[in-house]
Amino acid sequence: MRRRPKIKDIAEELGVSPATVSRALSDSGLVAEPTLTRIREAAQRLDYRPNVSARRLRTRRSMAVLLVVRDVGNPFYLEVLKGMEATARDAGYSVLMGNTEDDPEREIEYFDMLRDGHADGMILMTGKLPPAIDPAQALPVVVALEMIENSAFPHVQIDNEAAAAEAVSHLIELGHRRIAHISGPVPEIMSVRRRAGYHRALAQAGIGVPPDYVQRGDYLLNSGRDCCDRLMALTEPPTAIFAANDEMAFGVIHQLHRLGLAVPGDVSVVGFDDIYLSEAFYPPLTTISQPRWEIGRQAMKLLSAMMSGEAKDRTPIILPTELKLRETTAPPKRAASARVQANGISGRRTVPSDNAIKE
Amino acid sequence: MRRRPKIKDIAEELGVSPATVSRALSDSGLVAEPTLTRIREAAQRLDYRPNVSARRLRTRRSMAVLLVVRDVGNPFYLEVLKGMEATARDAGYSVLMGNTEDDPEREIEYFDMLRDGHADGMILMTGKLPPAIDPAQALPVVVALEMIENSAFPHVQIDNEAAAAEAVSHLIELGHRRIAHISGPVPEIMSVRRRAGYHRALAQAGIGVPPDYVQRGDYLLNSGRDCCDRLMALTEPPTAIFAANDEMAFGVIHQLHRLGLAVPGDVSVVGFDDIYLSEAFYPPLTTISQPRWEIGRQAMKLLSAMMSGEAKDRTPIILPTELKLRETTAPPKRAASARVQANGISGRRTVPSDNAIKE
DNA sequence: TTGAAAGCGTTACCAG
DNA sequence: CTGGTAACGCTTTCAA
Repeated sequence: MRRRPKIKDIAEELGVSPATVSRALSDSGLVAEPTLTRIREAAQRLDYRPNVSARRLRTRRSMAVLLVVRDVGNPFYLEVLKGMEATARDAGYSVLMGNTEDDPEREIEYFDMLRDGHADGMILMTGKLPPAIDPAQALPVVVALEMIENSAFPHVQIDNEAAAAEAVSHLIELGHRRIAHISGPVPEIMSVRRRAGYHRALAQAGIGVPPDYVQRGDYLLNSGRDCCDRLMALTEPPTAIFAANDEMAFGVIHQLHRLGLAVPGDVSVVGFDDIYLSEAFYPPLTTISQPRWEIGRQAMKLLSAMMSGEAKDRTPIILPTELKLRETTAPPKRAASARVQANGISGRRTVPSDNAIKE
Repeated sequence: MRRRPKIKDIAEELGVSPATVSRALSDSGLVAEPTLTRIREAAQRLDYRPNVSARRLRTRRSMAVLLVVRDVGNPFYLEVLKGMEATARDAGYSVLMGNTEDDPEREIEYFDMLRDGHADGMILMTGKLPPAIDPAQALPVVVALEMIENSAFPHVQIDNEAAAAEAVSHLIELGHRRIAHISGPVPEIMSVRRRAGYHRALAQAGIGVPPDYVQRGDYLLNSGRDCCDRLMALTEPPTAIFAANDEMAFGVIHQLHRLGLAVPGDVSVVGFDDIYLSEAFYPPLTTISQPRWEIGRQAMKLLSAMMSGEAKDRTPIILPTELKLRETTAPPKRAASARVQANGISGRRTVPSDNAIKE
């Protein structure tokens, strides 16, 4: 049982200097041919492996990147992380995972890890910066998926507002006029954007929005369910619901089923994100698909460039989304009013004349 | 803009030795009170942060663990990883992610990373070892979820066979006799175990299994769909299907719907794993639930102990599973009418026959 | 093209 | 309890 060989061992064995061994092993192209091969063979034979800590200390680079998400348990990140991992790997970086649980303290810790040399760069997939962090710092940091306003970090993202508008426009084109929205936890920026897209599409079509038609969720299943309940209890329940993410959309669909309502027969539903298996749901969910793998790849590419000291272009990279037409959307029922009566929660049936009617 | 302070800077500023500073900062309890506070304050004031690479080189520990899965993109791992991450974090370890894509080469790379000091320990969630790896090595490695036979590594897992048997027994108790199985990619060990549980439960009940009743899948959605097709095309199609994982179960349910069959009205379905949102499916999936977070926690605890050089008990840790009774299982059709009556109010266990979806 | 030697920033040993 | 100092294993000037 021998001790792990180091460069010095190879050097002594071959009667060359450690410097030469180091050079030979790092393909610096500075070692002449007879020596080069001998060193390589010796390294192979001795089963030499460089000590990463020593190398890191000397080169002051860790060749690692830190990927920080707000919740590792959320499947939404999977494809993104996968794209990042593959790209990092190709560039020779190993991947450290960070999980903030939406705790600013923990986010600070990850910034500290970056400073401390645990990683050479970081990709942030969290929505905002703790106050303690100066957003203007020129750190090797890329923001993906989310947005951190007024920060100097480059962003890789989608146009949430436009995508949301597209989803809602689809419902409008199908003939829906009573379209509700279940938003994310506004005023979080992404939620605000998606909600803005909802409003924009309706405004452009000249369709009014009763205030109760926008319910605030939290991106989780149960909030979809609860918001759905509130929506369907309205005197004029919507014929279509645009949920700010797929998980809430599932909650909605689930609850509609419980209420004895068919999807999309009675109510159409559109989600956002196109998460794993959303295609496998019954019915398959119509939703906005993000190019997640590509977002991951581009973010990592960008970070790679920054870590190599290349010029970083501040302008955000906006990747295209796609509306996946599946089976939870259909034209509204013509006999809708009859159903509303049958549903009748409150006795009064006033139709708000300034709302919900196309001019 | 100053250079990052190092221990020596603090030492000089205070007129003490670097050794003392190091001791003070690492809570060794070897520094007396006047000095201790002074050093801490100075460190604070100078915003000192230790250089991890130097520390690692010197201590020969990385304080990092490596988590290796076969596919980071699989949501199945999420809770497990989360449990590991939290536990690692509590113990002061950072988390490196490894992704093998079922490539033995890559698995070797991760073993190399371990040897090279990227991490102090590794948790393997892959099913088998590349031939190049000696399974008898006394490495700080824990196997979780999967099984690596004849290896010296401790395991944290569930009893796949017993759990599968429980799932199938449930179907038998409901009155099913024609029970099919969609297995994973046998002869992979986990798939074999689950299949064995299926056979055991049926054998114990004295129920025979036509050879066509066991179809080999690959744990993916589409294979569930395809196997379902083959199963339902048999002259005597099953009245219940036990899929070796949830994803295939979803494929099955989806396909049954397409075939115009109700779940569980016409065919009962049971899955395995209880993945994220499987509760949100419609109908909610009856499945075997693994204590994933706990598996993660225990595996990391075990690894922690091994990394601290504590005695490692070879005996596998077997964690309990739970059969989650949800809404995809019911008595076979013959007895269906009785059930509907008994079920009374909550007769929502059947799928609405709104095949209008398929236009 | 190669070698000698100086660090990289810590920690740990050995004295005092 | 504290200080001096030698590693840890590697890369990278600077000379030859």
